[in-house]
Amino acid sequence: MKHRDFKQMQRKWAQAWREHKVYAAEDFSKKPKKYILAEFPYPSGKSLHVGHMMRYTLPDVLARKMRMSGYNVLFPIGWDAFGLPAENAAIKTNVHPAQIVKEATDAYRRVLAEAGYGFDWEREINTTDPEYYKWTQWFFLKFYEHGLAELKEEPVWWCESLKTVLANEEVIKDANGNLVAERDGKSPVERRMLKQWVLKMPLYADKLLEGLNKVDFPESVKAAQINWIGRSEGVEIYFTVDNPEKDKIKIFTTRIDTIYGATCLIIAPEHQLVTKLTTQEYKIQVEEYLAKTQQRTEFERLADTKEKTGVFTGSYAINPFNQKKVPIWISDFVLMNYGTGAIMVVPAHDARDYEFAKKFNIEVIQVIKPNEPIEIQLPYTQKSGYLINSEEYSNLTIEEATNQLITKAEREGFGAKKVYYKIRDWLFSRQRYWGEPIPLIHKANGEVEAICSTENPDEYNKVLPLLLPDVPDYTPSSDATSPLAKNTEWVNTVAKDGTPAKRETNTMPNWAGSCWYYLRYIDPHNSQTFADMEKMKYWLPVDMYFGGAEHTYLHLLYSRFWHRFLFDLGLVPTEEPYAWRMNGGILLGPDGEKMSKSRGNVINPDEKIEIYGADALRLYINFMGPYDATIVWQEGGLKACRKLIDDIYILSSKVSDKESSRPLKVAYNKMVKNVGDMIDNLKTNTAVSEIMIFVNIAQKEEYIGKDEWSGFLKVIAPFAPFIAEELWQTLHNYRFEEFTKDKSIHVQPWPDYDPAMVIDQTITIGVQVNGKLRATVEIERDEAESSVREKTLNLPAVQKWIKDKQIENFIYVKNKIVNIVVK
RNA sequence: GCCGAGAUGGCGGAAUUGGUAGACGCGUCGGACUCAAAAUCCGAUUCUAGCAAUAGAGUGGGGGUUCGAUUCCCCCUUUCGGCACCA
Repeated sequence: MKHRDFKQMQRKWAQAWREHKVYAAEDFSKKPKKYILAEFPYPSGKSLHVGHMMRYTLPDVLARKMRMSGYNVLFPIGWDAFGLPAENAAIKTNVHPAQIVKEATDAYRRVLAEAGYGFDWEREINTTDPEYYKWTQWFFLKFYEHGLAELKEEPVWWCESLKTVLANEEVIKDANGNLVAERDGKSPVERRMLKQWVLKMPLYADKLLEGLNKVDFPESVKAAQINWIGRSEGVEIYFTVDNPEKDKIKIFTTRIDTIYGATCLIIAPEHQLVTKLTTQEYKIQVEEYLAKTQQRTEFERLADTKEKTGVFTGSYAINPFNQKKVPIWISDFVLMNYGTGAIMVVPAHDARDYEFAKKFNIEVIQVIKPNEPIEIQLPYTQKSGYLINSEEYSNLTIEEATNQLITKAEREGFGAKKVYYKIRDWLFSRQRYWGEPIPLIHKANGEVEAICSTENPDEYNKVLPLLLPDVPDYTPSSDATSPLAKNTEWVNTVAKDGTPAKRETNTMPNWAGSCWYYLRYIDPHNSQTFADMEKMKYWLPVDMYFGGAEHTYLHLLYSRFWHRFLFDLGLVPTEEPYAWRMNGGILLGPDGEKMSKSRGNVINPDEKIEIYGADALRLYINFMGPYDATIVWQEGGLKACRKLIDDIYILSSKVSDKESSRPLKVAYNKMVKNVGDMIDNLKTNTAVSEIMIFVNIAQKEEYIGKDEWSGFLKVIAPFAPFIAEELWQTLHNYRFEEFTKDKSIHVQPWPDYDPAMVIDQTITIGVQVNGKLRATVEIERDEAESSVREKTLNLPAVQKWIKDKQIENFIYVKNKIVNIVVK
C-alpha cells in the first residue's frame, strides 16, 4: 500500500489549513511566545527556487514543533517586492511592475503552501502595498526630521547597466576582483560625483557595535559587522607647515607612540593643501603625478597595492613634539575619504610606510623595541614593547607613552583624541521607478521641505502614502535622473507657503521596505500606526531569525540601524530587532559545483515535488546536513526519503488495538525524546535519522499499538505535514468534510516519553587494555565496580592481553567504559 | 595580510561534560525473486594482511596533556567564506 497521489493531497490540506487558520498566531496569548522569522522572498520569476526551500524548511519544522510544544508561534511570510527584477521584467514585457508582482506573489503563495509551510497567512504583507509603504515613507521622514537623512554631493557608485547609484554595501568584488553590483554580481560600477540622499549610519556606529554584544549571532556575522563598521581609536596631530602662513596639516594616527619615528608626512592627492604646498621647483612633477593618479580608476588605485607611488611637494612640516622638520609628500595610497586625508610616515613600524620609505629614500628611525631582547627585522609592527629614541618618552611602555603623549598634545593644543570609522553614509536614493517615492519637495529657492510632519497624524494621514505615480515610460536613463521625473504633472507641486515646488523624483532602495517588515507582521492591518506598541512588547524581539549570509552588511546591518533609531525615538520597545540569527548554507548541484543555468545543474523544487512529493523533499532537505553547511545535492538521498514515506504508509496497515511489544515501546520512547531534543537543537538531519531508525524497527514488528502510532505521527508532523495529517485523520476516522482546526494533527500536543523507557537496564560497554579496545561486556546499569571488575578480568579476550602482566590500574567509568592498565 | 568557519570511509554526514569512531542515508559488491530487466527484499561494506579466528593502522600533518583525545593545549598544512593601502 503506497500513496502516490500526493499532489491532490497536498493541495487539499494546504487549502484546509489555510481556511481553518491552523497556523494563526494569537496576540497576547497566555502561552509563551516564539517569533520565528525567515527572510521574506523577493517574488521574481515563475516560481520558487530551491534556495527558498533550503531557507524555509528548517524554520518551518521548528515553528511546527514549537507550536505543538505549547508555544504561541508567530511564523509569518510576505513579499519584498520593490526593486529591479520586477521593474526590468516590466520594461521587457511592457506590463506594469505591480502586475508582475501580483502574478509572481500569486504563484509563490500557492507553491509555498503546497510545499507545506505553515505560515500565518492572515499576516501576509507586501512592501509595495501603499498601506505598507506609507509607513516606510513615514520612517524616512523621521530620519529627515532628526537630521539623519541628508542631501549630499559626493563621489558615489554609479552602475551604468543598472542605471542607478548604489550604496557601498551593494558594491562587491567579483571573482576577478572587479567592483560590481551585488544585485547581479556582474554589472560594473564607477565613481560619479552626484548629489544624493544619504542616511547617516556612521552616527550609529557605536550603538551598532554595542548592540552586537546583546544578540546571539554567529561569530562570523558579528566579526564581519565589526570589521565593516571599522571603529578605530587614535589621535589627530596638527603639524605646522614650514611656510610663511604656518598652515596646519592634520594627521590621524592610531600609533601616537611612534611619533618620534615619523620621518615624513603624506597627503592624499585630493587634499586641499596640495597646490599650496607644492613649491615652484616641484610643480611639474606634482602636476604630472596628479594627472596620472586621476587617470587611474579607483579600482586600480585600490587593487594596485604592490607598488607605492608618490611625489615630493618641496615643503616641510614640523613635528610638534620634537620640532623635527619632515618632508611632505603626496601619494595615492593615502585616501581622502578616511581619517584626515593625511598621515605621518613611520617606516620603522608600519609595513606600508616602510615600503614607501625604501622606495623614496626616506629616513627610517626605530622607536619601539620588543620587551624580549630578540633580533627583529624592520618594520616591527607589533604593538608590544617599549620606546627608544624618543627623548623623555624613551624606556616607557607603549601604553604609558601613548597616555603621556596624548596628554601633552591636548594640553599644548596640537592634538586630540579621535575615533574614525570605516562605515560610510548609507546612500539612500535610486534613479529607478519601482521603489517608494521619497516624500520631500524642492522649493524654488533650493530649500527642501517634508510633505508633512510625522508628529501630526491629521497631516500625514492626508498626504501619506505618497503614491507611486504612473509614468509613460519606466526606462531608466544614464543621466542619473529618475523615471518619475517624466511625470511632470506629478513632479510639479506647491510648497506649504504656496510657492511652486518640485517633488523629489528619486526613489528609495529596495532595502528600505525590509528594514522594518518584522514589525509589520506583528500588526499587519493597523491603519493608525505602523504597529501597536503593546503588540510589539508582546512579540519582540524576533527570537530566531533565519536568512542568507549575503545580507551580513546589507539587510542585517540596515535593519539593525533602522530599529535602533526607532528605539531611540521610543517607537519600538527593544534595542535590537533580532535576538538570534543563523545563516543558511549553500546547496551545490549534483556535480558539486555552484548551481547555475549555464552549468545546467540547477535543482528545480517544482520538479522534485512533482516526482517525489513535498513531504519527501522536506524530509530530504532536513536530512542532507546542517542548515548552515554547504551541501551537495544527492538525488539518492531524496529517493530514500520518498521510500521512508512509502514505508510509513505500509506501516499504517500494522496499526492495531493490541499493545505494542516492549522493544517497540522502548524504541518509540527513545525516538520521541531524541527527535524532540534534536529539533530543539536545530539538528534536523539526525532527527530524520532517528525517525528512520524507528521505522526500521517497526517494520519488523507484527503490529503497532495505537498509542505509539499516534505519537509517531505527531513526531513526523513537522517534517512531513501532509502524510502526517492524512494518516492522523484516518486513525481517528475523521471525515474531511467535517475538518476543524482542533482535529488537525498540527495543533496536537507534542508527545511525552517515559524517561524510564529510554534508559536501558542492560548496557554493553567497551573494555580497553592500555587504552586499546579489546572486548565488550554486558553489564547491568549501575552494576557495582567489583562485579564489573570480576567480569571483565575473566573475559578471554582480556585475559589474552593481561595474562603475565601486573595490573597497575583498573579504571571503571560507571556505565561507560573499563580500561585496564597493565605493565 | 587580517577576520571567521572547516578538514572524519567511495559520497552526504553521525558521535552529551574526553569514554566501544564511522549512527542514518547514498553508492558499491554478493544473494533472493524474474525468461529477463526494473522495482522490491536479505546480507556485506574504514583501510591493510589473512580462507578465517585475528592482528595492525586510522578522524589534514607534527608535538603535548591524560588510564583514555575526532573532542582539550601548542605549532604547521590546507579548503571555503568575508574584508583588505582604513593610517
